[in-house]
Order: sequence, then C-alpha cells, then structure tokens
Amino acid sequence: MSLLESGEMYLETIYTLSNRSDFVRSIDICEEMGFSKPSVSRAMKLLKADGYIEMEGNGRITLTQKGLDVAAKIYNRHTILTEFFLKLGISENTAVDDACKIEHVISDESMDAIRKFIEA
Amino acid sequence: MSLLESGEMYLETIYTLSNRSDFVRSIDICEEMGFSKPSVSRAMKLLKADGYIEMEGNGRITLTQKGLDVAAKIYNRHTILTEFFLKLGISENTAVDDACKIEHVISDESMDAIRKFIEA
DNA sequence: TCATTAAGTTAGTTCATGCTAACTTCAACA
DNA sequence: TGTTGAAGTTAGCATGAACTAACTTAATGA
Repeated sequence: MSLLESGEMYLETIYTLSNRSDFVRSIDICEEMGFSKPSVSRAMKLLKADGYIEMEGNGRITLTQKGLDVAAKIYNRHTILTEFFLKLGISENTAVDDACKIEHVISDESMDAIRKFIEA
Repeated sequence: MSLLESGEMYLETIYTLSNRSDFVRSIDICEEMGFSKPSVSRAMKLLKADGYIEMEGNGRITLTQKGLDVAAKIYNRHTILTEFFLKLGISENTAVDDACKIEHVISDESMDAIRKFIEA
C-alpha cells in the first residue's frame, strides 16, 4: 500500500499540529484542514491500519516512526519549495500554495537539485 | 465546469498527436496514454460536451479554440518545466516526468518566474 | 458476398476521497 | 441527577477517473 497524496497531507498536518500543541486529536485535524469529522475519522483509521499513526484511548494521535519519516520528508519538501519560490520572487501565499501541491509529486532527484540551488 | 488534471492530459495528448500525424482518433490516444478504449471514449464525450474538442463522423478528433488554448498552455508549461529541470542537472527522464506532474498544479505566477529564470 | 477485424460505445465495476445525517460516549455542570 | 455539548464513529451518498465485458458498426479482402 503506497501512500497517496491525501494521506501525505494528513501526516504532514499531524506533524505540524504536534509542533504547535501537546497533543493532536481528530477534531484538531478537521479544523486545520477544513474537512468534516467523518472524513478525518476514516483517514485516521486507514493511516492506523497502515501503521503510520497510533491512537490512544483518549483519542490522542501520534505518528509512528514510519509516519514520522513521511511527515518530516513532506514537511521538509514544503519548506524547501516555499523557499525556492520566494527566492524566485513569488508572493508568500502563492509560494506556499504551489509548494503544497508540488511537494507530493516531485521526485527526490529534483528535490535534491532544488536544495542545492537554494544553498548556492 | 473547470477542467481537471486528467482533462488537461487528454488535451495535451491530442495536441502532441496532432503535431505528429494528419489526424487523431480515440484509439491513437489509447495507445499514447496507455488507457482503455472506454476510458478514452468517455473522456472524449466529456471534452466534447464542454466544448474542448470536436469529433467528425469518421472519428477524427480536433481541438476547438478553447481546447487549443488549454493544450498549448499545458504543453508550453511542460516544455519550460522540462528545460528548467534539465538546467538544474536532472536526468532527461526525471525532468520530463516531474514536468508532467507539476504542469497541472503550478500557478501562472510561478511559471512566469521560472520562465524568467531559464532565460537568465 | 460474407467473415474477419478495427474502432468505438454502452453498461456496469472499482477505488479514493470528499460529504451529510444520525448515532454513541462521556464529561461537566446547573 | 440529569441534560447538554463535544468528540468520534457508522452508514450511506457523490464524484472523478480508471477498468472489463460485451456490444455495434464499418471497412477489407478471400
């Protein structure tokens, strides 16, 4: 089961929410992503079944190592791509929007090249 | 009805096939994209209903002005993005693959910036 | 002429992923 | 204590976009 774009977005959101507060619940993800409770509930069930997250009895959601690997990778791509677009003179909003779409589809090879470009 | 990614890919394929031969049929699109006949048949019906293509009695498919506008835009993005990745030192195959994914989701603003970057 | 084949369509399936409606659970407080 | 409200789940719907099976239609050629 490879992870699709929507799954990556959920993991990335859990990751960023974890860095903002002590714990993450489904409802926090709903509010952050603008999705309904059932949509998030189902997504969490799938991510759990695939070993990307764990859910405690109290509803707190944590990333497994596997989930963290994906989330951190996507988050890093997001950061790098945003920086890249800002460097090209793109407005903040567009830079973030475009980064958010591209982060899921671009190859590792191209990401490495963009990283080097930014550092130069 | 805004056009989704799959519609853009069909139009781009019709565009490139048109530049390779005298006419384009559904079966040519099947072979080029690796999709089944019913998938292509259905897509053509939708593109026709939305005014992006026309189909003659003999099954020949042509882009309307509206369809041509989209196809040419996507094709240009494809070209520019491929060139961009090649300039960053990415291998031919990866450059084309990544261009193919990004061409559908990136903003006009970012495309303009990348165009300028390439020319510089 | 008639069988074969290529092209296209129709009907119905599958999957991912969003949704609403309606339910359960449980804690908190008047 | 008993109602309220927040969080989460279940069930079922919708859409986009792929698929297979099976059909029609039209051209080709023995």
